[in-house]
Amino acid sequence: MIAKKGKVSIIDVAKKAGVSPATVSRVLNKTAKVSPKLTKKVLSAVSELNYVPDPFAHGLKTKRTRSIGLIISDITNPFFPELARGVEDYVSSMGYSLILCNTDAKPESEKRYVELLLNKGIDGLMFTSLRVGEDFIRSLLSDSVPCVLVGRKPENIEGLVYVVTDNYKGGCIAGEYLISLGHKRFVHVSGPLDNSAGRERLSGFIDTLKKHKVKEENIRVIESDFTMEGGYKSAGDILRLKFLPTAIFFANDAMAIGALQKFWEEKIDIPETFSIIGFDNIKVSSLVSPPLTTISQEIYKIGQISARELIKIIEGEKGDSTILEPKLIERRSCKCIE
Amino acid sequence: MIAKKGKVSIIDVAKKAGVSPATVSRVLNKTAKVSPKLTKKVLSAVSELNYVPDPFAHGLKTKRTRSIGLIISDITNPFFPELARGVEDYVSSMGYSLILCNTDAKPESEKRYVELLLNKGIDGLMFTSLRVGEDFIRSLLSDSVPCVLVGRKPENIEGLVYVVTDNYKGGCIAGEYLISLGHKRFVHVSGPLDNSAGRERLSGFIDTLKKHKVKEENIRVIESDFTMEGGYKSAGDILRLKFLPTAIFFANDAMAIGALQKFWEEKIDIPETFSIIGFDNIKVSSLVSPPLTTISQEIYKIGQISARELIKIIEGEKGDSTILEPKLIERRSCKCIE
DNA sequence: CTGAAAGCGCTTACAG
DNA sequence: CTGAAAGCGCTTACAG
Repeated sequence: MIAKKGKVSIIDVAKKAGVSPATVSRVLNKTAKVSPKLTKKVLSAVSELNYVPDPFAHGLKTKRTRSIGLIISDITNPFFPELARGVEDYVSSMGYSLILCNTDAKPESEKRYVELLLNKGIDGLMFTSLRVGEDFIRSLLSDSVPCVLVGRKPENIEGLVYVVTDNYKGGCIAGEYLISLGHKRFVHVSGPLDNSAGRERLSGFIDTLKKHKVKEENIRVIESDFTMEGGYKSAGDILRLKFLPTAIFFANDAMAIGALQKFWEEKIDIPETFSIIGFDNIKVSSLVSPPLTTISQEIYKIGQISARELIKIIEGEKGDSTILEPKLIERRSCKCIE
Repeated sequence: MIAKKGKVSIIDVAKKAGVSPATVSRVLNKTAKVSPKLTKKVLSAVSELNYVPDPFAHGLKTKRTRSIGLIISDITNPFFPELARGVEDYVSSMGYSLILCNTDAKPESEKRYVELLLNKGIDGLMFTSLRVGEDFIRSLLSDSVPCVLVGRKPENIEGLVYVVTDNYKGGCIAGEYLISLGHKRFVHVSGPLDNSAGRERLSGFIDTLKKHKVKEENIRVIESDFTMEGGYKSAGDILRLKFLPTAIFFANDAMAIGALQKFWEEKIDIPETFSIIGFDNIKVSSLVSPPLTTISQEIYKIGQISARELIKIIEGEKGDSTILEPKLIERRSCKCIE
């Protein structure tokens, strides 16, 4: 039932069916018309012998592996499992496999992975960060390696397909919401600012506050790194600030959740002391307490769309970029302070 | 810099170095002694031409892909990212790649994946569930497909290497701990009982309670499924019970966390109303509130060891099974009710 | 230690 | 529509 051992080859099938190997290949790959009579013979020989084409021999001619690589920083960051699941569900439905690569957002590690994958044969690559640098991506693109960028916009790379949420708008929504609740003093714990997602959430938020005449002195920005540990640490930093905010916007849920832990340890009541809002709407956000108010991205869907576009590109079509809408999810980590 | 296009082959390298392709192959694969002189020539030709061996041609001869498949139910269940990370870190350090497969624990889906992977060429397989059935695994083993079972013991499969925590002992520890806190009435929310991990945690727990003379009527078992959703639902079931426990042992943290949410929604104080203990010590357990007391498994390490053993088997050595010790992690979801 | 040659198992012009 | 044959890019007995 399983291949791997006593290998039956295309020649065995051809003999059994009384045709040439070429004919077997043609019916299996539907790469040319074959008469119904021979088709039937071939098919029954295939199933009798339980023939499975050798992937290497096939690849040697076609140069295709039906595998794609997903490059992420860390599957342990709760944003990525949902993304990976979206990707995997789609690619597997198309007969592709997903190779998972954790780079911890280190440039060398990212580069090493990409080269490893390319050398083993991969049909396409999905990036969630661009630590390798833009030149590297450009060279991939010009070697026509199918690529898709997930969760952020490429800055300066012609022709790189991407799938994102409108991060700027998400920042605006967070700002509008906190303002509507009557808040006057704000902290933003941002993502890494070398990353467009981090930058856009920041500027959407700040622009909105300024639009509402919040003064500079009532806004603080702390740069962090999108991890739970980073969020935990930033909560400590906030408590050491002389400036006391009434509301904190974390650029993602993972950081907000890390901060929630710190506040809990310090016996600081949320939302009584600080209103907190996150970004992403990862699964656990509804499970922490208080349940986290957040700006949601459709993470699973982003994964699926990215996968769909990547496979389109692999199969020779043109990929399209897409921008999804963020949405406010009100839970209980913010309060009205009128 | 990137391969894929204008392909330079082993023949180009051979010409440039003034040797035969065989010699190039030998220095690259260290498969026979080559004189230092030629070795040097070959190496410099390789790097000048930036030669990368074709993975398909290589595989056609060697039948190896340096990829392994990890079969899990759902990467979105927070147990699996930590496991996957452990596996991936190890395999990538050995030059292997990890193919991720989410089966939702459905037998057909599991089977489909295994066959897909085998057909594309995979060097080894890691299972976290055995929904495909034992016969299937046995046939893999007899076709000498390297396999490792992770997180549970095989029931009846000769020669299947496994890596687990001592689940029975973990159940005992949970029981002893709750007893030591003075509890008298218990609910156990178990994992699926067709799974040895679920069964062993259950029996360790129950055996311990009985050893301490807890009467049957003071113990209830609710079978669930190791998911957060399942835990949430079971919390509802508990609240509808006429029987009121003082302590609840969840067979994993994901379920405990789902239950915590339900209790929070129902305004039931933990640990005041119920003491709660989980199993696994997944990352978020320390982040929920109250922080979850649990029996820890070294998930990341399990992943690493499994990967190590699998690669040993792939490379022709004998793999060893290992059993790790569970450990009590006291946090704040249990209280003493003396 | 080194090379010429066969062969891994397919696919695909080329002919008919 | 079908087959004989070349070729994909390596590896590995076989000889020397």
